[in-house]
Amino acid sequence: MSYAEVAVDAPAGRHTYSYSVPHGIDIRAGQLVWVPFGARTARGVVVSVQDYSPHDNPKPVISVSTEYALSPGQLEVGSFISTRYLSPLYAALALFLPPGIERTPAVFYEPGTDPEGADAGMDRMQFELLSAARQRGRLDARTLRSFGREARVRRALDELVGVGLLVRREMPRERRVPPRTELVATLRMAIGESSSSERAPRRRKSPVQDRIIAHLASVGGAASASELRQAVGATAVALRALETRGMVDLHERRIWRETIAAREFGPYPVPLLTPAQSDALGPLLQDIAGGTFSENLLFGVTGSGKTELYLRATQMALDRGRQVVCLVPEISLAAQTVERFVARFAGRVSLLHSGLTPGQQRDEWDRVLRGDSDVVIGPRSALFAPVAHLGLVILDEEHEWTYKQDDVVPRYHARDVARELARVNGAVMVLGSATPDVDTFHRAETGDVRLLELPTRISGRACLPSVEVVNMRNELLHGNTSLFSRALSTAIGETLTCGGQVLLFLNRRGTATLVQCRRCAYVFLCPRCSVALAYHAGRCSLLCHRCGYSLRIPERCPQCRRSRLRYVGVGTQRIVDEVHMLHPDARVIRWDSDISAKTRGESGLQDAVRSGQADIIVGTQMVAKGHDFPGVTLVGVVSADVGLDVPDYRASERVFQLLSQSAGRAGRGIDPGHVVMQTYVPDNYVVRAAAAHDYRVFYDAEIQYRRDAYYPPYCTIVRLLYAHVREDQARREAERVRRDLDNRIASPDLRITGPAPAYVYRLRGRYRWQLTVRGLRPVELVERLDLPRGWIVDVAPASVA
DNA sequence: AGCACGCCGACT
DNA sequence: GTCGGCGTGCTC
Repeated sequence: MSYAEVAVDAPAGRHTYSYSVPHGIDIRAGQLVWVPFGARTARGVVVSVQDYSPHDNPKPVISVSTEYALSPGQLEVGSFISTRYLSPLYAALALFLPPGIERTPAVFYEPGTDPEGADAGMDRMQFELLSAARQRGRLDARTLRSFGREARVRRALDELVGVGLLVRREMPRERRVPPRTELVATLRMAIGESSSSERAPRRRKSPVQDRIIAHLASVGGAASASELRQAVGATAVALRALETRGMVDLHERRIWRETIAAREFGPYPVPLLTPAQSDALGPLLQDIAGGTFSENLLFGVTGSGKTELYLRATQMALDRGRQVVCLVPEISLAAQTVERFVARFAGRVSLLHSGLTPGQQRDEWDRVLRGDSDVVIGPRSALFAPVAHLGLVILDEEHEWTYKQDDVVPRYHARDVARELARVNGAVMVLGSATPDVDTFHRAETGDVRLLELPTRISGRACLPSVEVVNMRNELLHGNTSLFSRALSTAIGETLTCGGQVLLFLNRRGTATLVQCRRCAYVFLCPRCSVALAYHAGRCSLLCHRCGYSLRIPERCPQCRRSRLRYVGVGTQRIVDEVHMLHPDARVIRWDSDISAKTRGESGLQDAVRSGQADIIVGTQMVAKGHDFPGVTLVGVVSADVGLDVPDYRASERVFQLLSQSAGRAGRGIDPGHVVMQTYVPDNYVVRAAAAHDYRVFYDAEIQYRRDAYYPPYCTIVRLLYAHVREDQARREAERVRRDLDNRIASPDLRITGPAPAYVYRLRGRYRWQLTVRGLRPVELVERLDLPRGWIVDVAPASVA
């Protein structure tokens, strides 16, 4: 007898469950199984197989899925994720499972033994359910949906099952989307033979069949059913008849749903490398060729040629028969990177992301699994593509916060997972950024990461834009209460006169950040999340940027009943309005997530900007990332200090990245461009470093602060967040855990803060209190805690605000 | 996740 | 006195 240790799809628990393996079933570690779990059938991943069980009386495995199994390396990385991020083991391993795989068995109900008198006291719904079950033989999920509200149907079913009138059954199932196939007909006998065949039984004339044979003969012997239908009017009946007569063979052939790899881009000629690029590439190629794990930071400003190095490194990995995964922060902002990969490695690139249809996802994933494509591009989830032998993993814009998953478990960081994947595969890891994550740069300084620098933009656009920092306090002193400083106004005017485009950048949505009563100072807040509602002039409404709650603007203050409301703060809409007043003839485009959601993606906006249909683009951080606007020669950062006061240790880092990116939008064409940064804190190191295009100035100040204040990279943070609908319950539970932590502290490097109200105190109707644990190994402390439902544990959170 | 067990309010 | 609310704990 052998036994399988199984990571079961249960919400809690990082341990495995033990199951016996029935005779005749062959099970290996990494395979997917269905197992009994409590009263239900659950998915599991076999972690190991042994000839003993640590459990007294294990239940048997129900069945094994043969479709896909995790490799030993994937098991190892999954277990790493579970340990590092304190996530359930199954959730970590499930990252590697095929898209669209079923997590639960199909559930249906069949008529039961019909005991005496059991149908007394049935209500109307139960009566209908029972007759439907008897009539059809079974009730499946689809049928049940037509009976009305899920909860009510469930209750009725449970009762019927309880008295034995229905029996609940579960049917394990595999994947939701089948492969797409087509019927192909192949001519069986040689041409000429068919007409002279006298052995065939006498038959009625069949012109359709004759035409099919003729067509097949003329196209080389094989054609798909749909092609034959179009060409000669072939029908399924005719094809079947030919098959029966032994004239053709019919078989299903898999056809692949349309993918990016089939498209053509370019031409993108392969450029010569600059000396700096060659220097950076050398060690990468060496490690890839040798199959040695190494971690590399490719540090270079936008336009310094990082992508070309990704391509060269990819080429080397492919030459060695290895696969490549290239992560991008967001697929919609990575169009150019994708195009260049597809152009260089035609037919070998797979794009994996949630925007694909389930069918496309399946096909792309299967193509990777079969080895049909060996370059995978996508967001952080692309890490889990089924590549056979990873040789290179790239994180483009490695500082981007989207690489940290923080909404669902496992709350992993793609960089850590990529490192682990690269390590177990002997692969090379390349992190690319103009403004590296402070943690990454620190690792480069200490030698854990190899620093490869591309110090300048490559020729043609060699100069970085000039940056002017404007002190907005002085503007106020000179009586200028406009959103725009005199310097920015002048620059806008001059740029428009010269026919250039202007980008005005604001780190915020909406028209005003909040609406306040002038009389009693009442501020409109979201009733479910304790954040101020933002005013949106276009829809005459107040909108919660967290949960989407919206409210028509009332005429009067709900508190004092007066109608003197004030709009505080600045949003993109207000900038647009003010620009219209200053430059009535200028064509202005507003670009933020409100707009781009409406225009179905951003390509329309991008085309409008690129083709010169806009003079001024007003946008939020979305425009600061990714897009390349050659015509923009002036960038105005309306309020450079927004975000500096957010109570988070990474607030400065984030602002620095945003300012650097916005400045990088200027002068991507021939003109080096000009940037105006408006700020009330011109001496702040973040503003000064961004204005000087000097990452190291920022980094040196920032790392000093991190050391002094005991923040990463000098410690690891674990964020513990508890949410509850009752305010006092939330606080008390947080206090209890605080006491528990205090009692368990065993190491002097540990520091605990809180409980404190979370930055967003109330979210979706729940009050949120949080604790943070900082230390060299805080996880060792936190994993010993007994945390009831409602706690969210985030190891190394992207932010603590 | 589901399901059972167990302890406090509105009914016979 | 009981029915049932959902807090808590377990599932090999």
